[in-house]
Parts: sequence; structure tokens; C-alpha cells
Amino acid sequence: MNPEGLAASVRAVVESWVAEAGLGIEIPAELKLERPKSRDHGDYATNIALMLAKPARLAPVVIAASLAPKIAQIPGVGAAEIAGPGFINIRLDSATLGQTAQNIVEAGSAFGTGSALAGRRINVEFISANPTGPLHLGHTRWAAVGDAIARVLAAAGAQVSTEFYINDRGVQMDKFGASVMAAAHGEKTPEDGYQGSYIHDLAAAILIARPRIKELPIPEQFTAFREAAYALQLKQQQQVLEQFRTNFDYWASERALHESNGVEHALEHLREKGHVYELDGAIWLRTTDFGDDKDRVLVKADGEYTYFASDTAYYVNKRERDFDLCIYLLGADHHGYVNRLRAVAACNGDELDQVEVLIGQLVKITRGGEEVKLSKRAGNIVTLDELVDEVGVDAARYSLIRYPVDSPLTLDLEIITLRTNDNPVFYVQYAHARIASVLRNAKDLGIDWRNLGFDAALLSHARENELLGALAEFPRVVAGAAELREPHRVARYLEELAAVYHRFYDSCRVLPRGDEDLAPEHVARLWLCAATRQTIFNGLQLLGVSAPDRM
RNA sequence: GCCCUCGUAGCUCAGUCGGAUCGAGCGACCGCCUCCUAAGCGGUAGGCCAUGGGUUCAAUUCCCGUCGAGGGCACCA
Repeated sequence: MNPEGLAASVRAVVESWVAEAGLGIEIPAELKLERPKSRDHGDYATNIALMLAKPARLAPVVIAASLAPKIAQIPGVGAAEIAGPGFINIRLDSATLGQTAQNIVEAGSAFGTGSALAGRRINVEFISANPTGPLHLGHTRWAAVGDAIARVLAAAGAQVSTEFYINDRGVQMDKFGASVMAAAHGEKTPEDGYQGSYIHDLAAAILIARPRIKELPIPEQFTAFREAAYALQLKQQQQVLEQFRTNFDYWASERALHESNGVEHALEHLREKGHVYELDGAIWLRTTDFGDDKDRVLVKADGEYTYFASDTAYYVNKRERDFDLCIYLLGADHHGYVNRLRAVAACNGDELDQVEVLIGQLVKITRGGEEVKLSKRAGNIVTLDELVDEVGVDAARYSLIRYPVDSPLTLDLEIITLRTNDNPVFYVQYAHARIASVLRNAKDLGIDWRNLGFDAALLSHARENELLGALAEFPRVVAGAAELREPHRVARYLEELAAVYHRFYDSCRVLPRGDEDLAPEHVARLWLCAATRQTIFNGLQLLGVSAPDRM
């Protein structure tokens, strides 16, 4: 009996009661069955009686009194009690709850996955930086969170593509090329050029690879520097992201979009939809038809495409590749883009909500309370690879994911590398390692728990009950994280689960002591440990964080 | 001026698609290892959930105002 199954059974009880009483009222689509904060309130609680009070024109307690006995009859339910203003607190019998442990072990890595988003094709675009320098803190949050969102959506059954849109066209690229060329010649960085030692590193690398590049005539030489630097810098970004365990399914090049006439094609397409017009020599998209504050220029009076035109074309391209939902992760400094991106969808004949924009607040780094601003390589910004070098991938990813993205974040480098309770990554990983150790010890003792039978009813200790209940929540947590695009929920859940496990471990001996004989209770607890290990493992997997067997 | 996000314990933050006493870690204080990882566990102290209204049986959660913090409002990229 899992929470979903129980919810369905409760719903059936409510439906039959409504029918019998001839009330003819609506039952809320989402019948709430939650884990009460207090253990005294049972394993699950429902507020259905409170919800129905008004439409049924009956006191909540009266409704609860008719429903509770019927709920108590549901197989697997031990008791159903009325409490407070009309809550029904449900207690499962221990065999039913205990069975969860075996179910989880048997489901293995599939435990937690679902089908809520089955059949949906979702495009998740994030980072999308200029290839003109190392990825910095502003990109780092999205590298971790975007990847985790994609994993969580996939776990909910969606078909997901993660995409990085390379802004490899426009004046920034030229400034970048000019900066690298100047460095190669030992000249000063041009006005508005790129600073930082990485520019000199790029120049040096190019000079080694192409010793005669400086002999080229200036226009060709400039192009050669720009292109060589672009290739190297993009590769560097890709390597850093790979090391960060953020893998993109698709690297979209803005330049390639133009070269394949994707922009003209999109413009033509939108013109047919009737939201394109000309004014003052420029070509506009009438985004104000769909909630934007002002119309946006696609082609400037001088004939140049705007950046917005590329964005629009890229959206059309995504739709032509058959994605029915496009999620964009942007920094808070881009929130002005939300309405126009949604309007682009609408101009394309889609629903506004086929575009979803998640806005992330900025990240600050401190070290022992002092803000860290300087980067050795990139001048005045801290880069992703520097962060990883200092704290490691697991700590960096986890720390970035465990907070909702709409709150500003300050990471203290000293704290996220601590190996204590202060640092949630280690707390969760430690729980995993601790369980792995118990399972190893069981093996060393020759206990083949998988083949010794499992008596679910033996898991009746309060701490076992608490742990089983927490484990059973995992699929709902994953589903919720996917629905709300909030992977931090998974992290928070894991912290809670780890705490519950540690409490269980503290009061329930798993392996036989000394010369004690192996009892069925030990076997049942090993199943419970294995289920917990699997759940923590699956959860960390969703965050892209490793689950070590030893620490 | 208009728009977005935020305001919860001394600190860093959860919780908020309305529900029963708002939680965790740190910091302070007191306890728990002769056998499975003490990187752990238990307990005490600490809150008019920024503020004033409204909706509701029920508001930290939803709506409006105020105050405070951060960020936006290009024929830039």
C-alpha cells in the first residue's frame, strides 16, 4: 500500500458515501492525503471532511464520523480516527507499511520514477553563454539546477532534451577575437575588450598551434584569431560542464541558425501567422498582442537582425523539432524577457504556457564570511571551474540545488567543504555510506538476507514506522519536484530521510551482536536498510551527486 | 514611474497550489559509543512568520496597501 493507492481507496470510500447519501456534490480532484507533521496524527491524514463540509452543508465532524469507519475497513489500514476540526488520521498496519521496504528493493533504480509527464516532449534550455570566456558564477547555478530539473522531469516520464544555445554571433565575438589578437601581439586590450589572464592563455595556445598566424594579413588574421579562440573557449566550457556532470543533448549555435536560413524561415513563418509588421524601416513582431509591454524589433532599419530575431528563430526551431514545452532558465537580470518569450510562442500560434521561464536570483560566494569576487583567470568574476576546484563537484552541485532558485543564494566555501552536520551534502552521503557499510558487514557475516524471506510485520518499531513512511514519500516528492520544476525538494527530502535513518539506526540494532543468533527481525531490518540505501541513491542520482559506499 | 523576486529563530535557510503546536543546520547549554561508520543520536533555550487591512470554518501561505532588500524596463549583445 503506497500513498497513491491509499488515496485512491479513500477516494472510492468518499465517492460511495456521497452516492449513498444522495448528496450529488463534487469531490475535489486532488484528494489530499498528507503526512502529518506530528507522528501522533497517524501515518497519513486527510482533510476531506473539511473540504466537503460546505458543499454538503454538514459539519466536518459529522462527515468525518461517517467516513472514518469505512476508511478503517480499507485493507491495510489499521485505524482511522477523527481529530481536531475534522481531520481523519489514518494508521496503516505494520505489515502493510513494512511491505514498502521490499517493494523498493525490488523496484531498484526505478523507485521514484513515474508517468505523470509521460508523452510530453520537453526542451530545457539553460546557461546559453557567449563563448567568449569561462563560465562564471551566474551560469553555475543553472548548470546544476538546469541539469537536475531535466533529470527530475525525465524521472516523471517526460522525454527531455537539454540545450545550450551558443551566442556565437555578433559584436561580442568580434571584441573577443580582437582581444585575443591584441594579446598575441603583446598589445593593450582594446577598448571594451575582454580582460583576464585567460585571454593571454588563449593567445598563447593559438600561437603554439598556428605559429605563422601573425603573418596573415590583418583582416584574415583577425578572423583566424577569433575563430581559433572561439573553438578553444567553447571546448573549455564543454569540458568544464562535462566535469560538472552537466551534459547537454544539443548545442545550438546562433551562427548556424543564421547560416541555415533559420532566421529568415522563422520570420516568414511568423509573417504567415500575421503578427509581423513594418514601421520606420524596421520589421517588428507584435508581441503586445500577447501581454508584452511593447512590440519588439526583429530586423533593424539598417537591415541587421536583432538578437531577439535569433531567439525567436530558435523557438520556432524547437517547435519544429516537436517539443511541446520549452523551459528557459534565466538569471534575474533577464526577467524582462519573460513576457516577450511567451509572446513569441503565442505569435507562433502556440499557447502562452508552452513557454515556461524560470528566473533565478544571483549567487554570491563567501569564504568565512568574506565575499569572494576575484578570479585568477577571468578578472573580476569567479568561474565555475574555480569553484569546482575548490569544493568539488558534489558539494558545488548539491549546494546550488538545495535552495529554491527564486531566492538569492550565498554559498560559503568554508561551510560547503566541511565534513560535518553543517554541510548537508556530507550528511546525506554519510547516511548512504553508513548503510552501505552495514550491508557490507552483513555480507561478511554470511547473511544472505535477500533469500531469507521478509516478514514485513516485524518492522513495527516507531522508528521503523517513521522510516518506512518517509521512504514511501519519495515518488510523491519526485513527482512534485517535476511538476513544480523544483529539484531542491528532492535535496530537502533526502536530508529528512537521512535524519530519519540515523534516528532509526540509533535505536534499532540491524545486525546480530556478538554471538547473538540471526533472527527474522535482523533480516527485515536489512531489507529496510537496503530500501533506504536505494532511495538515497536514486535521489542523489537525480541531483547528479555521487552516493559513496565508503567515506 | 511601471514590472519581477524576496522579507520566517542570533546566523544561513526550509515550509507557503489554505489546514491541527511554523521546521532544520549552525551558534549557546546539558546528555549518549566495551559489538553494525559519533562525519551520528537525544534534550533545553530561542518566533506577534516585515507591517496594516481583506477573503475564509481555517491565512506564514490567497488578494490589496505600506515599509525594507535585490533586479529589470534598448532598432544592445
